[in-house]
Order: sequence, then structure tokens, then C-alpha cells
Amino acid sequence: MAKEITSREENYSQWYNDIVKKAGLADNSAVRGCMVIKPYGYAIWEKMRDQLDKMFKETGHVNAYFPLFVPKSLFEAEEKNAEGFAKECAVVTHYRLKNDPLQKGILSVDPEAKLEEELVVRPTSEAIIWNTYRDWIQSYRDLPILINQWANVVRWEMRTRPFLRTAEFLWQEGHTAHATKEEAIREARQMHDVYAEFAEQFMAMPVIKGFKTENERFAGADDTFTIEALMQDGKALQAGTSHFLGQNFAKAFHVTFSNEKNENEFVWATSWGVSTRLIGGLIMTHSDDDGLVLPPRLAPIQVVIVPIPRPEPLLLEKAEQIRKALQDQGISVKIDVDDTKRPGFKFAEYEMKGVPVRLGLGMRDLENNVIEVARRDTREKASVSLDTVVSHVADLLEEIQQNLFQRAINFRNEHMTEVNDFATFKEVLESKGGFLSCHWDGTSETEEKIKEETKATIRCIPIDAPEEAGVCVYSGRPSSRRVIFAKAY
RNA sequence: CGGGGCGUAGCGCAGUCCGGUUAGCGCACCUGGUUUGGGACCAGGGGGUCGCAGGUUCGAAUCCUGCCGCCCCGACCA
Repeated sequence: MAKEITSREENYSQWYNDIVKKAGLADNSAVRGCMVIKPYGYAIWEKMRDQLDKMFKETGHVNAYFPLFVPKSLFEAEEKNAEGFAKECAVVTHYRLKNDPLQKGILSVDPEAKLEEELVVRPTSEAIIWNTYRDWIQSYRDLPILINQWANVVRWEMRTRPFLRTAEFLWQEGHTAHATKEEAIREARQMHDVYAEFAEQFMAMPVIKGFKTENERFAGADDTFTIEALMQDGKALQAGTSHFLGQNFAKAFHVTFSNEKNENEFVWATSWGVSTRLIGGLIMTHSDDDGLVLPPRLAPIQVVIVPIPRPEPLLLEKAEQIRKALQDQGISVKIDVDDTKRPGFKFAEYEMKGVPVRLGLGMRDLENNVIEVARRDTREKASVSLDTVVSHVADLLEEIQQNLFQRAINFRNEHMTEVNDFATFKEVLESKGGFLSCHWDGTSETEEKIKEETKATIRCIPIDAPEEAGVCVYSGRPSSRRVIFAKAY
């Protein structure tokens, strides 16, 4: 069998790139740092989007759309946020091209068409949204505002990687406005929970829920809640964040409301987002050296039926029966009717693309009233009676979903190490990586020093971390709970 | 943005050091035939701004200059 994917052991980065390419998820584009998301990759994103959108609606949110461009003066209004993003903003300065007077067929920027005020291409939309909310909010009766938008954003990254970090990416950003601090905090935590549930139940990707230290917090937030996942190379991936923004944006954009006592108060805010980065996390959580492995709940094709050795009427007729029956159970099925490729080739292709279940149907099977059922996660094959195949496959998809999740949990647990001294810290980080659970003295200085010396950062302070007396792994000063360190993407 | 590597057909590469027929090979593609339960075989065929732009030369994929892009490592990054 021709191996087309670099093994993880040989070169993890190359393995990742190979999967993206060979599974048909994305291509590089003519634009530096920007990728083309291909139909199969986009189909995964659509599945994620549809499910998240449903969960957002169930928690009372509605969708809207705000502009791509943010006038610079608005962008800089909330100082910390503007500062945080300043170094990676694309800026529009002109609005017209003209024919170059010297070179035929060449367009150049028309110096006459310089914008009075530059437009920042949104790296996130707090500024434009809060500037709008000012007009929408007068009274406590106008609150809460629970809006989400599906959009693209641009962050001019120095070094990009498909899905994990691209100059332009797709995401959703929720922006909510509340009358009280308590309600806003509840909202931020609720969406944090939604993200964790989505990651675990749909992506089968276990996450640690926690909050960020001041250093790692979103610029402009009072508190950032995060879900942190662990990739197969032992590095952590921040998979989603939900921010309690306090009154920072309300103050910057003068958004106030009259409360029931007719007193003016600043509005409380949250924002929360997940992006196409999740696809990178999905890849690095489950896939293997034979290609992509997808959890059934997010697989664009859940079941593929391959007629063996070739699509013949009798086989296709039976396949179509099975497809209909599975479809009635809400399962997406593709019948491969391509007669220019042989079964072995197709098997390898669908394994590359991570299709969870493959059904192989030949004349011999038909005679014996059976069908071959192959599962992608364990590579096991079984012969199953045609009478029971539909319920068998439905159960199997669920089993695969659970197995992938359990496997990922096991991996995560094996790579969660409690460490109590700095020598061990460094040694564990180098030898097996993963999450290091340690005491930390709570100071930025210690956090910075550990980062300088080891490249590891505090991924989060787990929400459920128990109170436990101890001493800081670096400084030896007292600490009351453990935090999670790791090298991160 | 720094160090290293690479850019020749859709993909993977040889040719570049040392300039010289019509630029090759494997896979893929097209046609015909034989095959067919894990990436089939035979025969024939099509497909190239040699990353881009200048320069040197009788002659450039090959030498020189500049630029662009991609990959790996680092710095940077909520």
C-alpha cells in the first residue's frame, strides 16, 4: 500500500499538513497566510456551525451581521483591546485603483483616493458592535441583548498553519449586553459550558475548563474562560474562549441604560468565540498515520458503501435499499458508483478522509445475505447480516463516537502529570509533554520566568481545581490550588 | 521578522555544480483491451510561461541581480 502521509513519529507538523492536504480539507492559496477551505473541509465546518448555532439559539441568542471594516477611531476607543491587536491589523487606506500611466495593463493605487480615516479590517468586532449597541440601549427594558454573528476576521499573523492559525479565518462571535454584573458573568459561564459540551459531545475532544491568568487573558476582558484540549504531540490547544468584559466596552463607547429607579448605569458585557481552528483540533485529537479520523457526529459522510468488485445493478439496488433505511435514521450515506477505481483504492481513500463506517458489498455477500462492516477508528472488520445491518450501523456510529472520546480522555489522562518541583517540571515537559498540574504563586513574574525558561505557559486555572495547600513549583512560595501548564499552539 | 531548505506537467521528483539536439521519469489523466473481495495490467496518447522580472551570452531550467511563494526551525501571537 502506497503511504502518502508522513508518520507522526517522523515529523508531526508534516503529518498534520499531509492530512489537511490529502484528506481534501484545504489548500494553500495565492494569498500569504490564507487558505482555501475545500468542500470536504467546509462540510465539517458546516456541521460544527449548524450544531453550535442550534445550541446558541437554544440559549436564547439570535444572529446578526456587523461590518467587516472598523473606522480606526472606533477601533482605538477601548485602549487595551486596541493595543492587544494593533500589531496584527490589516488596514484599508485607499478606495480606488487606476490604470498606471507608465505601464499598460497595470493597476496602481490612486493617491487621489486616500481615505480621510483609515479602516481597520476587523480582528474581532467588539468596537463596531459596542458603538452600535449605544444606539440600541436606553433602558433596562432593552436588555439583555443576546447576539451572535458568523463572520470572517483577519489577524496578520507572522507564521500561519492551516486551520490552527491563518491570517483570515471563519468564526462566530457572541456579543451580549446585560443590566447586571451577575447576569453577564452567568452568560459568559453558560457559553463556556456550551463550548465544553460541544467539544466533548460532538468533537469527542475532552477539554479542561478553566479561566485565564491576567497575562493570557483577552485584551479588554475582566475574566476569560477557556476550554483547553490536548493534542497528540503533547501540546495544548486553546479551543474556545468566553469573556466577561465587565463595563470596559460600555465605558469606552458610552453605553448606558436607565435602571428601574431611573438611574444611569454602564452596561455589562460578554463576548465569546470559536473558530475554524476547531478543525485543527479535531484533526490532531483523533487522526492517525493512515489519515483523518472523524467522530460520526461531525462526519460529512458517516457511512460509505463500496460495491465489490464494481458497481453492478444488483449490488447498487441493494446498496440503495440500505442507504434509504440508514437515511431514515438520520445517517448520511454515500454509495460509491465510480467504476474507474478498484475497491482497494477506494478503501484507502475513505480511510484518508476519515469516513467512520465503510460497508463493502459483493456478490458473495449478497448470496450469503451479509455485508462487510469496517470501522475507521479501530480498523476492525466484521461480516453482518443484511437483515440487521441498519441497526448495527446506527449502534456502531454511536460506539465509534464514544470510543474516540474515551480514547482521547485516556490519552489526556496519561499526559496529565502532577509536578511539585521545577527540575521534574522541565524533565516531564521535555520527555512526555502534556499538561502539568502544579502549584503557582499567582504572580506574573513567575509565570513569565517559567515561560522564558521552558516555553510552557499557564493554559488555565481549572474551574474545579480543589483547594489544596502547596508551594509554587518555581518560587517555593505558598499556593492554594494547582494550575495547568503546557506548551501550546 | 531571523536561520535553513525548496520552487521543472495535477502530484512526487531527476536534470542546475560544469550553459549546447525536440526538457525527462514515476503516479495521475485520455483511448482501446484484458482484469476485478485491500491502492490491477498491457498497448497507444495528451499535457510544460522550467516561480516571476531583468541581465550576461550566438544560445539559459542551468550563470548573475532583484523580487515572489511554500515548507521546517526560531522570535512574535488572547
